[in-house]
Amino acid sequence: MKRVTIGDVATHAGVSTATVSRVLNGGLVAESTAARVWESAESLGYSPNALTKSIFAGRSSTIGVVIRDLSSPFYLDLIRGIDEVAAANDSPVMLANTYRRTDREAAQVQAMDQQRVRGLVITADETADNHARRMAENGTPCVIIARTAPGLHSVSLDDVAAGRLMAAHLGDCGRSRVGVLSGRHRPTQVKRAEGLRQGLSERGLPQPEEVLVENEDEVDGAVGSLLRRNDTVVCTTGRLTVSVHMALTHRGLGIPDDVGFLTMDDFPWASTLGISVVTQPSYEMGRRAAELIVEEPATPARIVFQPTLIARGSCGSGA
Amino acid sequence: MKRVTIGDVATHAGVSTATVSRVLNGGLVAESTAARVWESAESLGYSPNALTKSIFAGRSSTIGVVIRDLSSPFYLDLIRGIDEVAAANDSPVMLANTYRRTDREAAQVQAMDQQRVRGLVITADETADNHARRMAENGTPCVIIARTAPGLHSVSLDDVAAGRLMAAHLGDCGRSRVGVLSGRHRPTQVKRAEGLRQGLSERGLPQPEEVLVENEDEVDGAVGSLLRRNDTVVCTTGRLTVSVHMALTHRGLGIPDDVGFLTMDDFPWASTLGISVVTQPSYEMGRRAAELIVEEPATPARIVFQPTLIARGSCGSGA
DNA sequence: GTGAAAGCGCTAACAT
DNA sequence: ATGTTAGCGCTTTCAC
Repeated sequence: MKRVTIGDVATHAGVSTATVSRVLNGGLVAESTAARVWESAESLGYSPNALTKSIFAGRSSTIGVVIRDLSSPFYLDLIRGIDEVAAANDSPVMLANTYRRTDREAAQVQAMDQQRVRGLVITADETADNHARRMAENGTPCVIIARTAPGLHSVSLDDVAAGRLMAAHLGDCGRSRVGVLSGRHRPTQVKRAEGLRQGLSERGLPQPEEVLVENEDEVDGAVGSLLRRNDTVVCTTGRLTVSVHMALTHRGLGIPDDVGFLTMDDFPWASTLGISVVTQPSYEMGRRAAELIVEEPATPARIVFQPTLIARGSCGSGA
Repeated sequence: MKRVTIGDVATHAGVSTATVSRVLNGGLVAESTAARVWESAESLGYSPNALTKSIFAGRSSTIGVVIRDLSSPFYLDLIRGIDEVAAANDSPVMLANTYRRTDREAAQVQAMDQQRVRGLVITADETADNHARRMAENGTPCVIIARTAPGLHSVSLDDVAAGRLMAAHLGDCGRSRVGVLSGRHRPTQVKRAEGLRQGLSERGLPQPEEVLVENEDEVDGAVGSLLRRNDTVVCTTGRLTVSVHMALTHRGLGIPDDVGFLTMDDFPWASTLGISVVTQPSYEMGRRAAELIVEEPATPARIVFQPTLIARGSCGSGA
């Protein structure tokens, strides 16, 4: 039950703890000694204590990731990108899901700080920013996703461009009566809607009708009201794709014949369902975020990625 | 840049480090002293070092979770259950995704061991068992999901019952020519197929035709061959649901009129698509797994959960 | 090439 | 009620 320590290995191999440490970390040791030490470590089942190691370095080698919603494909790919870079740098990744609960976000960021993570990638709203900024001031590189925040690195999407991409596609498909559904108060979605408006107006198309929802319960009603005056529904967040789609099909509407549908972020069932989307290069965004942590640039970086359209016919044919 | 330590706080407050420690951890301290210490801690921006705390306790308070596939809804709900119990016990959760790569599974388990996690929940195949068993012997409670393993706790589904549930539903819907698609070598899926065979034979229905696949590329071909002699396709793993469904619809087959479809594990789009599934109580399973870690029962526990059928019409009407 | 010893930030007896 | 002291497991000078 008592853990095997470096001291036990030292005794077993008949050397000092310093020597064992050197062997384990590749210092200057005689071949024969090293062999003996490895053997002892092996036979005693020694497993180095990463905690004590970190206490020395002042911080651990772990990269922390605080995610608002693990069930979102966007975040899943983002994480994959982070994992990839972390693995290449021998950094374990500590992932925490906050389930979109603001209080948990702040708490998780603090927990990560207390774990003395090497760096932190956060997707959270403004509440956690203060904690993150303090961490950054203490020398822990923090990368915020999908937003910018003073003093923190940021990796985000060109949201206005995403909106314009949507407008362009709608224009190509001859859709002009557009209803937009967005989450309330979310800066990214505000910008996407803004880009959409810009794009539509540049094409001489009427401005879209916009409705904001707080959570999924409100989607069905919101979609219903949009349908009164529009033939196309645009959703500015992948999170609500399922609900919006359901609101449409429940009404017996066919896509794209009865109503056009366009949303954000690709997902596994999209191709089966023939849903067109504007996607973010989430995997690459994750990689870049992790790289910022590894590279520790001196000044806050602001990295912006470009969106892509995947047309699958849910707005009709892009003649 | 230099981190604020308990010593700094002590100096600032004019007390000893012991007193600060007591204040922070709720020992016996005079009101006035405590107030002064809190104030100092606050003004210096002190953040306790969880690493050094753990080194003392011998292990950290973190619960480790190694997941083979974060993109699976089953695992997502499992994690939610774990998170819930962990949060209630003030345990941070360290999540690692292995992307179904066996080498990463073993590596991640070892990494968790080195982080001296309080306990470990694993979904991995046999390769990682040795490491986990060693951890268990060293006093770290390990819970394995969806399998049993000597010396480890286990939380799993009654897979045979799941198969029988499928058989019962197929029987109710009058489906008798059943083709089964399973992942190769996976014990859970073998048992589900076995339950299916039992259930069908008890109902006097013909035995199903079974085909095994290694990965997603093979699904389309496998489904094609099943369709030659069957009017219903059963999938024993939620992981392949998308691929199988696509293989069906790509052929222009209507569900359930041209072909019946039944699969494992519920997912967000299932209700929209009208796909019937047999589900596991994944959230509860996660809770139970985390509870085992918190409670540390002396002998390995073997917890088995029962599956449920959600009929949505993809096998026809359950007359 | 190897060991002795100091110390990382913190906690827990043991004094006072 | 508070300070002193001795470690926890490990790394890292600094001698030998």
